[in-house]
Amino acid sequence: MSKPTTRDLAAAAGVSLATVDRVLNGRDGVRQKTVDKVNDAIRDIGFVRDQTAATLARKRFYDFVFVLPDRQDEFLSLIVEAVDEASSALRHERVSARTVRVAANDPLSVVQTLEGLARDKVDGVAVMAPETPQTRDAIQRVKDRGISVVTFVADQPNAARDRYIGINDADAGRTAATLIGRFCRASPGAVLVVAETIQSRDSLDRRHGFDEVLQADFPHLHASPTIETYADPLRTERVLGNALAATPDLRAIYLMSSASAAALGCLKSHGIDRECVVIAHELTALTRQGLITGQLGAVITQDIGHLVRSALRVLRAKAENAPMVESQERIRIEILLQANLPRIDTAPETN
Amino acid sequence: MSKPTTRDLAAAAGVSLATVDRVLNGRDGVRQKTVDKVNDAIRDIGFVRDQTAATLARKRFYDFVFVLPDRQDEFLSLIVEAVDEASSALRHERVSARTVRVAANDPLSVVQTLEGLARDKVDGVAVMAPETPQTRDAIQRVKDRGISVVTFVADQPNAARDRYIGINDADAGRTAATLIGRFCRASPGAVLVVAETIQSRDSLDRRHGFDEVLQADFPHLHASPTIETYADPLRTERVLGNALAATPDLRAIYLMSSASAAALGCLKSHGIDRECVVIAHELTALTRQGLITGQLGAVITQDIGHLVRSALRVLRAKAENAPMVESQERIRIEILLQANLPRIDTAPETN
DNA sequence: CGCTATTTGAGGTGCGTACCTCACGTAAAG
DNA sequence: CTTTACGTGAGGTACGCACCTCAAATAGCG
Repeated sequence: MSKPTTRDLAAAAGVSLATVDRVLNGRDGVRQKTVDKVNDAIRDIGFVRDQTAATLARKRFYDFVFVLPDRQDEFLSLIVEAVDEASSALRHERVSARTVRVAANDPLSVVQTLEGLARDKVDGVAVMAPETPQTRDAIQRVKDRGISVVTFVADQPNAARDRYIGINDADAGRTAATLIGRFCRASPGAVLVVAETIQSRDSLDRRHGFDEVLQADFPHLHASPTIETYADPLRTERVLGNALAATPDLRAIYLMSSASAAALGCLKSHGIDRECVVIAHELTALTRQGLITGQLGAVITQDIGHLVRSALRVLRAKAENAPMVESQERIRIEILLQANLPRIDTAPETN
Repeated sequence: MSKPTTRDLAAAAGVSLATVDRVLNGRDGVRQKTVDKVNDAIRDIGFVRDQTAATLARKRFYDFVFVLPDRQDEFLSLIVEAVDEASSALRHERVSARTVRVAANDPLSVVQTLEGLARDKVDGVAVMAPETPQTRDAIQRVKDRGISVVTFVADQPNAARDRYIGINDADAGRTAATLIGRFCRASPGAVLVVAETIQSRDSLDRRHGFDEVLQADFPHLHASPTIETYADPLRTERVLGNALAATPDLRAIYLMSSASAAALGCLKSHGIDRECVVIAHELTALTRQGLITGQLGAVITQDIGHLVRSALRVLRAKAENAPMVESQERIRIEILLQANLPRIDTAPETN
C-alpha cells in the first residue's frame, strides 16, 4: 500500500481526523496521552505529512524579510539581487522575500525595524547586523511573537535565533592564512591585514583564525596589526598607503572584509609587486576582475545564491514546522582562483 | 487581486478551463491560434502555474534513477548514500530516487539498463557512464520515450541529454595546475600526473586544462605523461613506484581521478617528501584524512549532496515541464584545504 | 451524584490544478 | 448533402491536508 495519509494515521492511532490534525499542527486541547498515541502511530506506520498538500491547504503566502545594513557595497547589492531572484523563483511555491535596509552600526534602527516587522504579518526574518544587547533583545521579542529568525552572514551566537546561515569566520581566516602561507613558501616577510573595522565579530573571528594558522604553520611570515579602512577611500589611502610604504618585506595582503573596494583601489594605485599575494573576501565584479588580471591571488567566498536560498528554506521549514535536510544548509567556504571562477550568467533562459 | 489562477486565465483568454488545461499541459487538439491566445493571456495577467497544486493534482510519484558504474570506490559510495538521503528527504515532495549499478566500461550493460528503465515507468534518469556510440544511441531512445536524461559527473556532450550535472573538467585541471604552480613557486622540478585511466573523457579534459595552465603560467614545472593505475594496487605500486624512483626533482603529484585510494596508499608507503605538493580529487574519508595529516595539500571537489539534489531538481523540472533556477544548478569546483574542510555530520537531528 | 470544563468525534469546505467524460459546434472531405 | 474529424465548452472528481463548526463523550470536582 502506498503512502499513508492522515486518514490512515487516524485509523492507526484509533482517533479521529480532527485529533490527528490537532496533534500534527500543535493545536492545544489534546491530552498528552492522546498526543503520544498519535506520535506512536506516526512512527509505526511511517507517516510523513505531504508538504505539497499541506502548503496548498494552508492558503497562506509566506512573507520573509532580510534585514540588511544600508552600506552601499557590492556584496550587499548582490545579496539584494539574490533575494529578488529567489523571491520571484519561489513565487509559485507561495514564498515571497524582500529586503529592508537599516542604518548600519545603529542598534536602534535594527531594533525598530524588527519591532515593526513583528507587528506586521511577517513570517520570518533573516538578520544581518552586529550583535548588541539591544538587537539580542529585539530578536528575542520577535521570536516571542512566534516569528522565526535566522542570523545571516553575521552571526549573533548569544541571540535566540533559530539558526545561523553563513560561513564559520574563524575557518575563513584559517583558510586565508593557509593560502598565503603556501603561496609564500620561499622567503620570510610581512603580511598586511586589512579590515573595514575590527569592531565586528566576523573581523575578530577571521583575524583569530588567521593568526592561529599563520603562527603555527608559517612562522616565517608575520602579520601586521589590523589596518582599519572604515570603507573610506581617503582614510584607506592614508593608513594603507603608509603601511605599504613602511613595509619593505611585504609578502602578502589579507583583505578581511567583504567591502574591499577602497583597499583594492589603493593597492592598484600603489602598484603592488606581482609576487605579492593578495587575498580578498567575497566574489564581486571587483574581485572577479582582480582574479582575472592577477591582482588577486585568491578570493574566499560563499555562494550568495545558496546563502539566500538556504535562509529561505530554513525560515520556511520553521514556519511550516517541517523537517529540513541539515546537510543541505551547511554553507561552504569556497576558494576561488582564476581557474575555477564560475562563469558569468549569460541571458537567463526563458524556458 | 492576488495570484491569478487557471480560472482567471481562462476568463482572460476568453476560452474555457479545459482549453487552458490543454495548452498548459501541451496536450493536442487545440488550434495554434487558440494556443497563442492563451499564451498571450498568460503574459498579460502574469499567470504562474501553482506548482504546489499542480504536483498535488497529478497524483503521480516521480521515480528517478541514477545509473552508476559498479566500481567499488568511496566516491561512488558517497553518491549512493547521497541519493538515498535525498530520496528519503524528498519523499514528502513526491519524488523517489534510487541507484542502479552497471558494469563499468561495458557499454552493452549501460544500454541494456537504459532500455529496461525506459520500459519501466521511470520518469527520469541520471547517467554516469563513458560516452560511446552505443550509450549515445541508448540515451536518444530513452529520450524518445519522453523520459528526461541528465549526464551525471561524467558528461556526454554529443548525446541527447537534457543537461549535464557536474563540474567542468578542464577547469578542474586548470585549478589543479594553478594550485600546484603557486604552492611550488620556488624551485623548478617535475610533476607526476596520475589517473585511473586516460581513456575517459574527464581524464582527458582535466589533463588538457592542467597542461594548458602549467605550461603558460608555471614553465618552471614540467608534467610527466599520465600514469595509469587502473585502480589496481599492484599495478599502481609498480608504475607509480617506478615513476617516483625515477623522478629525483619531484615537486608535486596530481591525482586526477576520483578513485585515488591505490595511489594514495602507494604514496604513503613510499614516504613522500613533506614539501611535495599532492593534490587529489573528491572529498572522501581518505582524502579528508590526507588533508588532516598533511599528506594532501589540497583536494578539488564537488559537493556530492548538491550534485545529487541538482540532478533531481532538474529531472523533476523537466518531468513537470516547470521552470528552473539556472544559477542554482551550476556545480562549483571547490578547493578544500585543511582549514575549510566541512565538519563531519554528527548525529542527524530528528526534529 | 450531578455539574462544569475539557477533550474528542463527525463532517464539511476549500486550496489550485490535473484529468476525465460528454456534448456541441464547425469545417473539411466524400 | 451527409459523414467525419477536430476544436472547444461545460462540468465534474480527486489529490492530501488545513481549518472550521457543532455536538457528543469524557474527565474532574465538590
